[in-house]
Amino acid sequence: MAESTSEAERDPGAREREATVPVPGAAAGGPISHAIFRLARLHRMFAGQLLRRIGLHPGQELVMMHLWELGPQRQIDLVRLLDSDAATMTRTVRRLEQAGFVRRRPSPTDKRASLIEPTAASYALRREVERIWIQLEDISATGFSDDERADALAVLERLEQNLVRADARPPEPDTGH
Amino acid sequence: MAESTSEAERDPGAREREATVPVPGAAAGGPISHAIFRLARLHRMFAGQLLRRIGLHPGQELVMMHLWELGPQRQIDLVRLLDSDAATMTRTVRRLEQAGFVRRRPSPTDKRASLIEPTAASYALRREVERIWIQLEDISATGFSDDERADALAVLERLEQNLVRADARPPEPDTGH
DNA sequence: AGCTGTTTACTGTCCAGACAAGTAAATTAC
DNA sequence: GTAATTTACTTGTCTGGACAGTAAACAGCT
Repeated sequence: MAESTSEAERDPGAREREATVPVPGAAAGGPISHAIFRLARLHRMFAGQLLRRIGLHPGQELVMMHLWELGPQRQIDLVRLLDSDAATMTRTVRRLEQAGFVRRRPSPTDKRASLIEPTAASYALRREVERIWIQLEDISATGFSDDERADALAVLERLEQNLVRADARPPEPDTGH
Repeated sequence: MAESTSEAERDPGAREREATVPVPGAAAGGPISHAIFRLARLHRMFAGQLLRRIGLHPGQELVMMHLWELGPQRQIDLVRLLDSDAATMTRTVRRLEQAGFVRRRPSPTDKRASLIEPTAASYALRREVERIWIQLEDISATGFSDDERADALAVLERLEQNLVRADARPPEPDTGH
């Protein structure tokens, strides 16, 4: 069943390597899931390349955008806004703080919490970040009409909602066995 | 311009927190990009929850699926198949090796390379992994007709292709200014 | 009051993924 | 046959992300 074992070395690199999916069918698994996986990695990498020029990493720009938009927030608020994780937010905020983009101020009403606020220096980045997101959007949706953009967004959100719902629902005790 | 500065502490937690997008418009950035970001994280988390029961982490199952499907491969082949990164593949393969799911065998024709092959033990996972991917696919595309699945896939691949093309193209010396 | 349970934040420990830099083998150029 | 280049792989370092566990402050309750 593994008769193609030695093929990999007999013919290194002379394969077709068309675009991204040289595999006919079986190893592709769920095609939609696989597409989500690849799209996400590409998208993230692309965002990373754009963001690194201004000293941010993917994910950090979302925190900053919410802070610029909404003003000082507790970490837990940012976590909920971004659907993120408390541990991740602790480290992200610390790195943003070390980079000089946010400042922590103890909450006057809750000794557990601190308020995260953007620094004056950070506002110099705001236009750049917004420009990058517009660029990302334009590149992602190159060649899409307005209708197709709306359609794409609807598809993405529908997929997301399916996962949100399934996530809320516990892993289903047993399929019946 | 930051008149809503003190609002966050005056009213902690009493905000609406509807579903995932409480933000009206501005902080949402590119809606499609943002949707990709959230969908990807959710999808990954979901896959992680399913995979952890069988001792795999997201990403590893893709390596295994290709190995099961195609037989022994060099790392560079896996990198290209998955559109991945050589450094990441080195570590992923090492972890899979430590977990007992793959084995390395020096390539008989190239002293730089080794061939990665699935162990007999790994085949016990194959059905489970395939079941998980079917489950992931079903959950993601719950309520989608066949046409809608095809449409969703087309949208995802079109977005991906746009990013692939833009990535190949250098960052464009200057926008003209 | 005191006790209990929740909320907020943090740390440690995993993992993938990206980038940079380096090594050794193979290939190509001369 | 030697030098330069390319290829395959590795390691170091940084990041986000997820899970588990901790400590402190808070809130509700008897």
